[in-house]
Amino acid sequence: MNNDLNPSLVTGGSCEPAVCATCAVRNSSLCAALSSDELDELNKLSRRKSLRPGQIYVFEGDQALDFANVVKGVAKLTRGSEDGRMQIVGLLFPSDFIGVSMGLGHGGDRKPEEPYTIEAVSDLELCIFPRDGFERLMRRFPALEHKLLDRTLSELQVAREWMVLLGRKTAQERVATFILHVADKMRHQGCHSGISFDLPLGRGDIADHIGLTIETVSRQITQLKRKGIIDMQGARHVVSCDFEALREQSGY
Amino acid sequence: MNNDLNPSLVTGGSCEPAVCATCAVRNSSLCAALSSDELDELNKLSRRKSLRPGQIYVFEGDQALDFANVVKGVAKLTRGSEDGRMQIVGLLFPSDFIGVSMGLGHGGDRKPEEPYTIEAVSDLELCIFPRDGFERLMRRFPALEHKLLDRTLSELQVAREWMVLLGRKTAQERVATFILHVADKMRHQGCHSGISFDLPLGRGDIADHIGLTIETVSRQITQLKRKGIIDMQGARHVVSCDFEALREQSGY
DNA sequence: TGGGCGATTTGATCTGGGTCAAAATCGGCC
DNA sequence: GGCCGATTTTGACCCAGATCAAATCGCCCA
Repeated sequence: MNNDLNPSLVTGGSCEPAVCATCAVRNSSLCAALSSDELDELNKLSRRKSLRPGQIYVFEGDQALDFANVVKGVAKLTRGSEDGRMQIVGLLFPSDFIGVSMGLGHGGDRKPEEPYTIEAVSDLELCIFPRDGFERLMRRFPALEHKLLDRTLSELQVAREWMVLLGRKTAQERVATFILHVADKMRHQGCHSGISFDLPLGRGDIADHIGLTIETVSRQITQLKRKGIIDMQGARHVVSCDFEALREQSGY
Repeated sequence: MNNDLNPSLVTGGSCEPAVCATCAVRNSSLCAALSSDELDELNKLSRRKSLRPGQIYVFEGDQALDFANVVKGVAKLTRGSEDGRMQIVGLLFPSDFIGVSMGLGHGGDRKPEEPYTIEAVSDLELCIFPRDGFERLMRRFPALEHKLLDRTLSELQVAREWMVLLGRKTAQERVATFILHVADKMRHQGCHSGISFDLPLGRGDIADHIGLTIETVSRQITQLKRKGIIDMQGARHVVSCDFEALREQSGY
């Protein structure tokens, strides 16, 4: 919680690296599993990378890329087909971990293919680690692997919730659920103490995430506004919303 | 691969427990991570349980139950809502691991709730381990946790494939994909060397798995038969199927 | 302040799959 | 072998959400 550490104090000896001491996700990403000394080792492997909205980090079908932490911004994990259909299978927020979609430990053999495309949705900042170096550290620091397991289990949980949404919910329920999810994410990000927040996705991306079309998403949002359940300024900024009512609309 | 171990040889001293030596999933479940000695420890915690088709192992909302390996049969992982809508979020086959849907390590605090119902689809046999005992062993034998991570990553992969199916595929594509998945599972189970296999689910469960209605599933299967892509005896037994054509119908 | 362009909203119409209903088939089981 | 309830198939019709088309909005920049 205390982000006031003086970087100059922590650059020498075996202390916590300066980049990490001021890193927004030091205590929420996988790195939270590491002591300052261990973090120092990991940091030596790492490099930063920035992407602008719309830039693509990996294409599905590419050789497996490096691992990475999301430090800032939002990215989407997508699968597309030739005829233009597209499904967002996950959103990546700060502290999320990237690069294990195709599993671990492909050391010897030819690297497997990335199953999904990863594209920046807003200004994105990644902290990247080479695969083999990171896997080696994971073997040395079991807490790291343990944290990854935790994280993977909760992503599985989220994916299955989304299966329920995509398989059985109505358009109205889907949109309500989506807004609740975003509000929840934003609250956990600590971005807003109040009730107002920005939708990180445009109508098209929302549609691709909840399995509808742009038009249907738009109409459903209009409905929610008419019913007084949400209030917006512009297309992206939610000024207020009645969580209780939203939950009722969301099909649990 | 050699299942001819004589149980009488392995009951004494620190050797592999007899139940395990003849266990169908000794080398494919999480247990594959353990040596005979380690397995012996785990075995001391375990008990077996059998369920008949339709019997329920856990209800969603129940307190977190024990962990378990599926030894034999098939179970479904479902979420239902009051109005009767139902979504199958996963199928459990022999060697699958049960009990981590709500995460690990809730030692001290009140046990969390199971998010899904688990129900036997065929005659089911489970090998059950108490939560705390198993978690303790996992801490002592990191290979066990590593295997669980592997397994969880591939379940996440499956769940995301299903998100694509539920979000963007047509009825025809869904049914074709489902049949391919089952055929694949059956091949990996080594249940059939040939091209013929049983569907483990009735039309209703298929519908709840791929987000359609019974009637639509039935119509689509009829279509596939008319096109000569599959051939069936009765409603459940697939006699032959043209995998190439199925793959084409499946929307990749 | 106005002009241009992409994103969003709104409207009109169409359709894939849902719903409701009935017939056919399948498995047990005596 | 024949009867019964459950499952599956088939048919007729309907509707939520898709598609196609046309405003309208919001934002950047001059």
